[in-house]
Amino acid sequence: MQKNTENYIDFKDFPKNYDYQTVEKKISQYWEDNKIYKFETSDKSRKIYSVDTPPPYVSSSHLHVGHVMSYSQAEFIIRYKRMKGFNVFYPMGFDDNGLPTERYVEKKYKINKSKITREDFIDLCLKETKEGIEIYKSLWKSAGISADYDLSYSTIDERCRKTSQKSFLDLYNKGLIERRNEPILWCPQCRTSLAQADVVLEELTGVLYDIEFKSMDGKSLIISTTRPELLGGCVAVYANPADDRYKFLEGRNVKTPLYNREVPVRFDESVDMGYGTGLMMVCTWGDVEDVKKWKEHKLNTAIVVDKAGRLNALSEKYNGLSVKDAKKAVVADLNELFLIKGEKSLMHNVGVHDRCSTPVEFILAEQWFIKILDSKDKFINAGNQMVWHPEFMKARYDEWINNLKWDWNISRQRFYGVPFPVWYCSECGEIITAVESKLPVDPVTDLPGTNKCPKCGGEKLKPETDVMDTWMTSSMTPLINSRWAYNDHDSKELLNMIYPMGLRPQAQEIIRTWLFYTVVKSIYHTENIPFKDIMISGWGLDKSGKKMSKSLGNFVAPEDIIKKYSADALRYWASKANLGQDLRFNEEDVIAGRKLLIKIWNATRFLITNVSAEFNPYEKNMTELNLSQIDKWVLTELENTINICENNMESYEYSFALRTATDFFYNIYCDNYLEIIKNVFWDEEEENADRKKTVLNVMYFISLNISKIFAPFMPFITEELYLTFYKNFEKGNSIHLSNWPELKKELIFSDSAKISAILLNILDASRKLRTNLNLHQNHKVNKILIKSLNADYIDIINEISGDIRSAVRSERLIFSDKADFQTADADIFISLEK
RNA sequence: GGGCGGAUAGCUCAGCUGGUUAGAGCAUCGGCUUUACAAGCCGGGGGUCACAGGUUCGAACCCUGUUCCGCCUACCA
Repeated sequence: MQKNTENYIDFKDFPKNYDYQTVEKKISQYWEDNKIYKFETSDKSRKIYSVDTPPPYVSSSHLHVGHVMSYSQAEFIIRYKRMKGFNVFYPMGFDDNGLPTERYVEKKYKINKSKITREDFIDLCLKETKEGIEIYKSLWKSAGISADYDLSYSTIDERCRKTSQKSFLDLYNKGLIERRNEPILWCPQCRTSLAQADVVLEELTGVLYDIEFKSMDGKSLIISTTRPELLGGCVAVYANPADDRYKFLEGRNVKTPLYNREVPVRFDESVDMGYGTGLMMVCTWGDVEDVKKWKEHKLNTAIVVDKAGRLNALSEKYNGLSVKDAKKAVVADLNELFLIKGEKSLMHNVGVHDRCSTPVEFILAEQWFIKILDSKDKFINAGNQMVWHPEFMKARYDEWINNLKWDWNISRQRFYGVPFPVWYCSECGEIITAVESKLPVDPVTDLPGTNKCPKCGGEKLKPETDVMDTWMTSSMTPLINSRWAYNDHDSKELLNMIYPMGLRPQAQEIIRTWLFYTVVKSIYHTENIPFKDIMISGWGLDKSGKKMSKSLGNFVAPEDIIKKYSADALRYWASKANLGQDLRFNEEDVIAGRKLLIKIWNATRFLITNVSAEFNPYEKNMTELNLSQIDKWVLTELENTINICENNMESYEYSFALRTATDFFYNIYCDNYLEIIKNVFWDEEEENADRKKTVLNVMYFISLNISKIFAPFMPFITEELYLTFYKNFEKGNSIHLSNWPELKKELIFSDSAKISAILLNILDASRKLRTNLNLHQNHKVNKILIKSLNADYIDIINEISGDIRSAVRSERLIFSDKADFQTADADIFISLEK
């Protein structure tokens, strides 16, 4: 066998300590230089495994170990697939357009969008984005994330803008996008409209006020509300049609307090007779229920809250006050007039903007909507066609769709996002869209293909200045990656190759957004599901079980952990949570990972330093070797381990796989097999040479295969061992491109369990005896005495007496009734004689 | 309000479709150092499996109810 001189080191000088800091840097560079994780576009022989990698918000927060955890978990599977022979398409994306980035920039520079020009703001965002990407890239690389970084994209780059805009045009042409003027969810803090998915319910303590309205003839009518500040926008009072108390109000008006405005009384079954007095006020608009009644019953429109979250002139003396201040003022005034008849505090759910926690309001504005309410069935059906890991996460997807109440509003009144490819005619309002071949466009600086309105011939065209919801782009990731927006031959071919994608790994909190919207887009654009398998990871929690976040101060930086304990050790921690399960961060678990690395290093070093220059692991097949029972046992256990690990990896149960492999490695291989056979290497006699050779072959076979199983989890150390040692005997430039161990049925010896149990019971008992006798485990004894009450065992013990003597470090083995120490098998007794 | 996940040793967690005496790592205690590894090895102690019922020859596991933790979801103003 030809030695690879470049990587060859004298095996006897193999380093005693594993210097992970140096090795990980070196290996990382090696992968990059040799393009180990490159997706081979032209390779038609291998099956493709494509991954729709989550693009994290580059600027929203720094990554913590929880992020590394979820990326690693997906990566375990991806690396496994690569070793199973798939041509892996694994891009790295960076999500940097939209509100998360804008919020980050606003906070960092202490500005808001009204205090800076659009151009300067976008420049700042682009600058932060660029810096963020570099930081993220270097962290992902140091964590061993095996993406093909040549396939990277950023959601503000040209391809993503083009894809988002094409998506808009396609949906517009299909009639799935509409411009509508209707009440929309609005964040007064960010001064933009929102979609339902951007609003989360927060449980807040509020006060429920009983306020006195008056009937036209002066009767007192008590209405309970949590939002007295909206009184100026009250357009109706509602009661339940079955409520006898208020039948007399039918067809009449009532007077609102403070304003003395007349509003009609209406009836609707949705009003709960038991709540408060059974009377309810409806404003335009205080909540979803108000919007619903306003729509259904065509109520008057009396908008009182402006885009900044302040009351307007309609609220008379409260004009200009913020919603919060107005509430105080209104309550004070009502109190002065003795119009508050009661108040009690209550916990209620308030919709707040998920990026800034500001309570949302309703605003009337013209916006672009993607129609989704009509197609709920299609989306549910798509969910059923995908395989969910873990399965229970699918319920969240179904629940979200079933509860959707609004079409998807994709307009945002912001700066830093993908622009709409749209202009409007100032004369007649006609909508003019961009020509597809010109995409991406910015209507603020670019002109549409025409100078005149095609409808009225008007020459004044004004650009749409809103930008798209950030999810408008993120939802395109499978189609961004497969170059759906491009019509050239290569792009079309790529689309056919990698779409639908094989895997979507992601976090649980974005099922309602990223996952759902991606399904929407894929169904609408391609009538296909976007990916086949979905992997939902849990959260990284702090030591006490709280979700890790920068604001809580319980943030553990992955860089620090990697520096201190190595990336492999951090990934080991990440492997401990099953899919979908949250995982507490314990430094002890990382330390356990480092311990495993050191053990792997030393166990392999034991093999390496005993190998001679002529060593050739493939001189004979394993089955042609003169295997002892203990060799057969360890090989059988290895094959069983390979089998279990493979099954686990196939079903995304990476955690079980690594645990199984680790158990085998520690208990079977290191603590027993190596301990039993190691004295072969202490004996320099000629007659031992054959046995030594066999043992080395077994060790090589096991070490290599277990390293391959470890490789997806601990890619650095396994690669280092591969390049410095295994590569001298194997083909291929990386363990990560080598084949996953193939199950060899001929190495499963059916009776090895029974035979080895006898040996291990004897070894176990002898270890206990040695401890009792304060005898060193390796100290050679003169003889071991064995008594067996089971006659069947005698032959077996005779057959494996060599293994037994080797295991218990005894010169001789003698059957004797004097043996009095019972083993775990009640039929076998042993004694040791010095 | 509805739903999902979890509760097992001091800590972090395994425990598959029910089957001897419930496991691992860490921690703890005792012992062992020229022969891969002291960042090691060998051995020991430690559990009313959240609680209460039920099904069964047999329950950590299945069923019913309860408590606590986390999450998703929800128009009672």
